[in-house]
Amino acid sequence: MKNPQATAAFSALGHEPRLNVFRLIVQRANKGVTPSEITELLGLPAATLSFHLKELSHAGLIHATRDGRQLIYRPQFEFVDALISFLSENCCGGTPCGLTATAALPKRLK
Amino acid sequence: MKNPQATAAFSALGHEPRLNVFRLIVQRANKGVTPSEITELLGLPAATLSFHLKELSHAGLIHATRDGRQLIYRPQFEFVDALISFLSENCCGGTPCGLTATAALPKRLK
DNA sequence: GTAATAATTCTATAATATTGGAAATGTAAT
DNA sequence: ATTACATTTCCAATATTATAGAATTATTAC
Repeated sequence: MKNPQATAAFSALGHEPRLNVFRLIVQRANKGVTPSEITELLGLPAATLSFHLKELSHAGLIHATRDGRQLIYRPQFEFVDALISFLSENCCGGTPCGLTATAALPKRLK
Repeated sequence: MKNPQATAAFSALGHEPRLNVFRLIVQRANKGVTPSEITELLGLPAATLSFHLKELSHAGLIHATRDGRQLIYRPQFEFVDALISFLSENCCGGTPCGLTATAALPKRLK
């Protein structure tokens, strides 16, 4: 993960309605969730929601598949994991310091 | 962690120079790092750097202690951990799905 | 092929954040 | 107390991002 990529992702998450959208998508990762459902649940105007979904998609945090005339959004977990790791990369100069998140992470989060 | 708090933190990280500042602080978490050093290393004007440090502090991501006339910045790891957890909270509706980051996290990251 | 539904793109406006020079504050040394 | 140094605050110009109505595209049903 490079800085500009991470920046875009954090920036996408750094907005209240959009973070709500993302978390909803994470929480319904199994079935996936459509824009109509999100509109219903969060009450955002369609155009506004679409704008935010595009932001999250472009950042790499979610992706959509089409089912008929609906789009189904799901999280892009590999990317989210990479993003989290990026944050604590080289923490404490690599020296174990009891605070190195990466040291404690299981393989799928490294 | 509540949504507005998380939003503020992600927003703080969603900016290239500021993310660089934060990562530098994480990497030097042991000794801590002063604004002068950051200026030296990243080449930001003092006023600009100060603005970004304030953003990161207000968001709860870092904190400073004073040593003589220098300030020493360090990460606020407990907060960072909480922030990371927040992202995947209630992932997949709580159902184990092989993608639930929280399920795999060690206690200090829960 | 016409109508209906789902979602997106277009667009202008409004709101918010970033930048950095100059001035101010806090701390320490002489 | 005067000087020097570290950092912050002030401020106004600039740049970036969000909002949502209207128009458009994509897909399906009749």
